[in-house]
Amino acid sequence: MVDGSGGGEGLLFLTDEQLRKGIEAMFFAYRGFTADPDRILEGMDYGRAHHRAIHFIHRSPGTTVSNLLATLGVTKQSLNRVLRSLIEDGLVEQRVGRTDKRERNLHLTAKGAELERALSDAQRARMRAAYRAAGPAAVQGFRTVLEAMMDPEMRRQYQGLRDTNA
Amino acid sequence: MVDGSGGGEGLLFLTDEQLRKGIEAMFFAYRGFTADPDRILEGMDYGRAHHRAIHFIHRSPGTTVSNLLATLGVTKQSLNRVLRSLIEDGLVEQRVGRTDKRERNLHLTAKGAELERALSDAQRARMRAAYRAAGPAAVQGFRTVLEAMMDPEMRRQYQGLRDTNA
DNA sequence: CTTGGAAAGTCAACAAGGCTGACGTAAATT
DNA sequence: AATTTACGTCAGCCTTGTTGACTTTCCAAG
Repeated sequence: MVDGSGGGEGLLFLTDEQLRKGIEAMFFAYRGFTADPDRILEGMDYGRAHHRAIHFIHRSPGTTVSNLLATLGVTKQSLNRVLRSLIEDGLVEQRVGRTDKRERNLHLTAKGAELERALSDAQRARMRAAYRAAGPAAVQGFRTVLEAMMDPEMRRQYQGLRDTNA
Repeated sequence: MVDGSGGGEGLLFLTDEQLRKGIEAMFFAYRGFTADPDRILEGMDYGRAHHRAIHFIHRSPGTTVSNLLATLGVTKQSLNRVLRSLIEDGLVEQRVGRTDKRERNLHLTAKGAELERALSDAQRARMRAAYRAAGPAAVQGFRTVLEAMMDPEMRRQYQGLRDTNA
């Protein structure tokens, strides 16, 4: 008994060693996860922050700046720097809110959608390969554990798309 | 058939929508994954880079600077900045290699081990909660998918601890 | 024994992308 | 009319990554 949990046989997957493996798996896998988009972005004037903004605007067209702020978990100033360049370069369009004119509804332009597609194609290709190699049962478990690992607020962001006020 | 794969019934988990969910799960879960250690580090003079160094020195006591460089995937200059502060503050100790005197074997001091424990306790607690909530089968799948997602070189880092030349 | 290369350390300069604090404006709400 | 909300922006700071250049120490091969 290396593990101090003292639990029954079914708890062997909760040993410190198993947990350490899980932690390192997250670390190394996240590197792979971001590698392909990063490769596309490098050279262009953009980085991972731009990718994230583009991703979530694509996911929730018409979302507001506040919504995006909550989803990304960064400050207004930080997001603004990124958003400004995307708007200047004609990848993102902002439209004055129709019900609340203080809001800015964000949309990808054709050009923005094109970059989004390139980025997500690359990222999905890796994801698809991993899913295919692991099989449907593993994928189910993968999603279950990741969801359990999120902060409750993030879990809500993940589950519901309640910011589609396009 | 929303999915264009045209495959059999067993491939429904490979739809773009499923893949998008997986991508966002990674994004949100990684935030949770780093949140607790980040909270401990903030206020101290250290950041996530210090955490990573401490983690891998703990995992492979006596590892060399080159090994650490390969594991972390950063430049020598970047690691050195981090390592220097950890050594100055007495968290990490470097011993001249006994077989190859050019090498520096890295070890945590008692003080370093103490911080390591605080950080990994926090991170493991979240991991343990997620594992427990998801169950052993899900954990198995989680690890399988993450491993499939890594770059081959990182997978080797993950699987073998071949740098324990303490 | 000399010499080439490897391991490590360091200086300088720069960039991305976080952060705080302070302020301004327009529009909604009270 | 006053307050609050949504957004934008200026200025400055920090961490952590990058390149490039150079040094010291040491191993190993000629």
